Amino acid sequence: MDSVAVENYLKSIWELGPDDVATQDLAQHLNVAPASATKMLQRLTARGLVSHIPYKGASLTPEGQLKALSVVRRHRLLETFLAQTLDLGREQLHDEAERLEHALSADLEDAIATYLGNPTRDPHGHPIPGPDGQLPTDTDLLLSESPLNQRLIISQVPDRNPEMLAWLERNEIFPDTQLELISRDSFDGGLTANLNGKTVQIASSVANEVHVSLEDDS
Amino acid sequence: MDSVAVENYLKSIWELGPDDVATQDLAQHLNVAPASATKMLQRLTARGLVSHIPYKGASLTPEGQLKALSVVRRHRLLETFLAQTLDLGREQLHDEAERLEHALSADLEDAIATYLGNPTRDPHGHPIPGPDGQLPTDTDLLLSESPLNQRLIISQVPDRNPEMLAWLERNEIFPDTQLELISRDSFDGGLTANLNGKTVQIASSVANEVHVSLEDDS
DNA sequence: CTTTATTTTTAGCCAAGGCTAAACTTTTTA
DNA sequence: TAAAAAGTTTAGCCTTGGCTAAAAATAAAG
Repeated sequence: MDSVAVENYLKSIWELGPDDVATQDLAQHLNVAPASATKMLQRLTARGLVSHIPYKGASLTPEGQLKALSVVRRHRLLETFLAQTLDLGREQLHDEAERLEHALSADLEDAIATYLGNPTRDPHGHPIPGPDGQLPTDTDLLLSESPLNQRLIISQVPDRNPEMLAWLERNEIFPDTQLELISRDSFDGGLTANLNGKTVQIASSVANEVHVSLEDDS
Repeated sequence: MDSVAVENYLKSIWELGPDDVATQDLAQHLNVAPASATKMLQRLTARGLVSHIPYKGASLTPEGQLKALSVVRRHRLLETFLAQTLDLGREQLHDEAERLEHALSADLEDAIATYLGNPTRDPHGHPIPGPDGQLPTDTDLLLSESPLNQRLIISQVPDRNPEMLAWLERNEIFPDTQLELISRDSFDGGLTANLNGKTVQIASSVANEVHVSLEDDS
């Protein structure tokens, strides 16, 4: 069994990838000192889960990626399960799943997946990897790169940014919300959108974290 | 935050208590070497959670007991929650809760308790400590010490013995089952009972793990 | 193209929680 | 009550996963 620390490193490398991940970025993402990250990368490389080229960066081996996706799967299943049974705030879901994901047995993972009907998206709209690490091909666009004057459907919102999530919540922007872009500020990338009749200003920092689809892929 | 190891030591001491717990018993219960247990008992004593008298045994301080009961509460709430939502086998519940109990935040604990309507018993019939460690006064009797020829109601079955649990399950002995003792073997303590019209032989090893109540305390 | 700044790694330290082997108590037995 | 057995603790070692400070490599700036 992999330790909590190992699982978190693998997950972080996956989240920051798929390009080579810089030691500093990884360390920051995990709230550890860069030297700690270096040491762990060496251990993970020795175990064949990571390929780390000194001074260049680190990436997951196929085996490492499988394990990372397993953690992501557990995380997203848990978010979905908790959301469905307990209705907690969207922001809380992430933190709780973050802790529980490391304590979920394969059996319980299966039981939860079955109970939920093998969902392919979590409450934030993020795709849930299959039991063997398959990720559905994702045709979503970033809101910041979406065309104007066209019906868009929110497909994914971030899950690790409480402030942004709260703002989105306040403006009723979550998966399945419909909207249409009206204009894009060519200077800072800010967007003006029409959302249920209301006009909303969306900062580019937000638009870079929100995904949309053109079609209703239910 | 206490580590998983610390929480497990405290819980084990509570389960083996309230008398002084022998180092060896504790070590065996936790599957560690006796020397490891000694070292941990010293650490816990230094932290004020345990009072350990060398060569005599260890017991929980009030603070340690509070923490132990908090773990027990989380464990039993989780068993109840999982039983209610996922219907897993009774035997599986224990193992899953054993892992998850250490990853449950206070918030999620509250949410689960509220969702379940603040239950006072888990699916095995074990009392669930309150948020401040209160345990309901328990008037249950051991089946091995119960009177003959009287209507008894199963109140508690063990949760950490898969074989015994399977046997009980097969004979339809679980919380709320009614039965009546017909005779007790004076030599080995074995019991003959009447259960839904059927006659069952109950070994004393089993009768020592099963609790019953005389009245229906619903 | 050299100097400075940034990033990364190495070296050495620490605490937690395991282990085994040896020493020491306590209990049991002869 | 002395010797043997059983239980407990101490001593010393190991791995994991952190840390800081110093050294080394890479990137940026002059």
